[in-house]
Amino acid sequence: MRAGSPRLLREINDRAAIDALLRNGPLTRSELENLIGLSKPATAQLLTRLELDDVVRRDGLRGGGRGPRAQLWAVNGALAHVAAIDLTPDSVDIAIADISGTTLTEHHAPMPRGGDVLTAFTEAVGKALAEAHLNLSDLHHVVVGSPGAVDPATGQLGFAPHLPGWEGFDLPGRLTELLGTTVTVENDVNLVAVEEMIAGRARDVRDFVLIWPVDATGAAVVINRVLLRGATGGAGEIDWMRVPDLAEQDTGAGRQGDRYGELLSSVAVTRLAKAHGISARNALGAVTRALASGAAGREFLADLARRIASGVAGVVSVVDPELVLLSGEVAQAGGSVLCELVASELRRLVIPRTPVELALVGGQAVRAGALHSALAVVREQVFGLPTEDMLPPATRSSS
Amino acid sequence: MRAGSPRLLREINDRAAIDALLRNGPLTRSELENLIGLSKPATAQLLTRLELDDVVRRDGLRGGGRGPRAQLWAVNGALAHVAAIDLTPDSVDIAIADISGTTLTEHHAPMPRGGDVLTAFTEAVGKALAEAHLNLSDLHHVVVGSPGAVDPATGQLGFAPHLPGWEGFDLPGRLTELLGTTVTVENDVNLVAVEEMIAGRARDVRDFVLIWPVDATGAAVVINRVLLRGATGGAGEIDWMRVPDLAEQDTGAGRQGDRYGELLSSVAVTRLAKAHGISARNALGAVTRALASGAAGREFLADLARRIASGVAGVVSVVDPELVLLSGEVAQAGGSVLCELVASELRRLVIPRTPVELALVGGQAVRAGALHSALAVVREQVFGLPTEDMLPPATRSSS
DNA sequence: AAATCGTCTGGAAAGTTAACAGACAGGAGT
DNA sequence: ACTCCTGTCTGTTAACTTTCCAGACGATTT
Repeated sequence: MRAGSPRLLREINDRAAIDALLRNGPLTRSELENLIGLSKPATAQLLTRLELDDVVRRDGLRGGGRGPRAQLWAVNGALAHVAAIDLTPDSVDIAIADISGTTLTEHHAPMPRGGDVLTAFTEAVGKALAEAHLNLSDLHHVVVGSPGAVDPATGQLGFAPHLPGWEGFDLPGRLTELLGTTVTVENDVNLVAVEEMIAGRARDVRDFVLIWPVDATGAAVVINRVLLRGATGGAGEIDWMRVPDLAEQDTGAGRQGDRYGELLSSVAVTRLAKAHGISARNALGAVTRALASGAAGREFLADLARRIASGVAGVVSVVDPELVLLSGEVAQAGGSVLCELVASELRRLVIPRTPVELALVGGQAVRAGALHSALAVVREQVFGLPTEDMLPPATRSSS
Repeated sequence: MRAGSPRLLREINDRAAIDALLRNGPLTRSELENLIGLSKPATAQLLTRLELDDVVRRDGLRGGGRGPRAQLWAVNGALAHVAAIDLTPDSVDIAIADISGTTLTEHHAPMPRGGDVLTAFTEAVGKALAEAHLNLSDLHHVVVGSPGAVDPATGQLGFAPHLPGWEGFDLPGRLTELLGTTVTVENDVNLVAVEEMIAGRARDVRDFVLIWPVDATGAAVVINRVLLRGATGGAGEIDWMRVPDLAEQDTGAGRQGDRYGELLSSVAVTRLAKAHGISARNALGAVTRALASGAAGREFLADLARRIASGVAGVVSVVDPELVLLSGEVAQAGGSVLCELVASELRRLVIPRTPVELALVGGQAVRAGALHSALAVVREQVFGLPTEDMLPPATRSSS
């Protein structure tokens, strides 16, 4: 802990003002006064100083009340730009935004299966930038949301079997080289959790866990409103956790249990459905069909809930969160029925009465989370704002 | 985020100075200057002001070098006092310290089995205070380390079967009434983790997990150097986690697995030892004997390590810590042999190569951890120091 | 003689309170 | 209906307070 001279006060107050402007949109000077607690002359001087530095700009006038129209002030978005990218096996979904958070362009592009994905990726970014009339050099940070996890030690993407062509090298490093800006790669489930924290069910929750069951089973762990990544980027990778099969229908798991992700793979879930007399092509179909059928469907869902709950129980025993969110295609399909079943099974397994809810955000949750993450990075770089929330892992240089 | 006037600077600088004095013992003014970065006159004025407020006091002179002897300054310990108490089924171990951290008294007293424990507790605290020539009113905060966990909603002690007489009421609330000071009750394993973080193996580790296997199986989870307690105080209560029995010797666990604490209960471990041809009265004996015997002992220890590792794997899958520490009587008895076995079994279960080490602190780790926790509380109360580390759970009022 | 301690003086940086000129809406008076 | 006054709000300027800094100076010890 270090002391400071009056200069420190400037920094603190500037940051407070920028923070308030970013959070609450354009403000008049007197509104800003109330938010940050400075006096009228100090706030006015602060604004003119920041305007000279191109940090804030005038943004219209506000009339309506008595007295003269008040000048509105906003953060100058053109100071820096970011890209947020949702990377899936088949496509990239890109958003370009400025530092104030307004999205300038959205761009969607298919990715070649097995082809030169890196080139396709770079070209897609280039197109998106062109649409926004920007160059690569205007980009200050890029966050890519993808399945799997990047090992902070090597930069290699792991846990991502569906993304061939992206594995085996220092991914953030290579992308940083290609784009000429710092690039971080973040697990997609983690980004969904970030978005739930900002605009979803977890807005007022300090500690929660977001579970993405079935298929690429994973979890995001948020503690103190900070994403937990873990020493090797593997926090929440419960896919590999060995759990007992708690389903009543025995589909052949041994005494030594099974990988959680194995029990919840699409194949295993389909097999479980079949044992209950429900045949479907994949897990999503099984769940949808089960909801439509009667008692047998109900029994299958209960068994599925038991399997899901076994892993959730492990997470709850370790972190005892305020809330468990279920997300992902299958969980959404299962709806509140499946959610309730998981909740009641969970109550049989652990002592805390942790509520289980369905995640809220849909659509482009990954990209939205990546955008907020990228904004957090540039806002820390440019303004020194301590946005510890949702920061992506330490930016790797391509050394 | 709010802005501040020059007055804020005072606060920041005062706190920085107090923090530096607390951490680095008595300092001369020029040493303090270098630590906090203030100029000579400002530091001198700061010290005389704090001296007038009785916050710091002169503490001897430092000679030896050239020039006049420099005045040494220290935080005035008499400002506030704390008690740290290690509560076990049979006894209480009390330490009284002042806010500067110097221990004034240590007091040990037996607790009546089944008798009026609260009265015995209060009397023991009174005696300890008398030895330090203090009254109850001099005590600003008390931290009690005990088995089990306090539910933050009700204040009731749970998970603590060995502590009859302490359950069924708002424990911190009652103790607060009895002592007339705020009292917090903290899980003992958590306090050991705090101590490992300050003086043990976890000094430079941000995220780690301390596992206390066998008997009252529990874990402490530290994330970002902050103890994780969980929404209901149940974080780390892996005793209740359902895991498959990974031991090669089948002692009868079903397909649906077992409670982790059940697999590692003294009885179960003794039974496992017997299956390997090692007979002993309890788990501790089994482990000690196994270390002395040959191949069979080795096999038993490997099976025990498999059981231990199954739970550790769950924790590692969820939080992916930098380090796993093994603590507790049995783990200590198992020594590096058991530790190595757990480490290698763990590597077969999870992807991260998390190192497993034996915990370092012994002796009065719980009390020491409680002391640091209590100091953190009063230092925040009195000086406003933001010691987010190791703070005990929100202090409950007895309303 | 050299270095160091403690104190003193003048000044720079940041913010606060108070006062004032101008702008605008709304109501009172004609 | 029109004018004019009043109250409120904006933005600026001036005087003062708080806090810290740089440098100088005498005193003290090796």
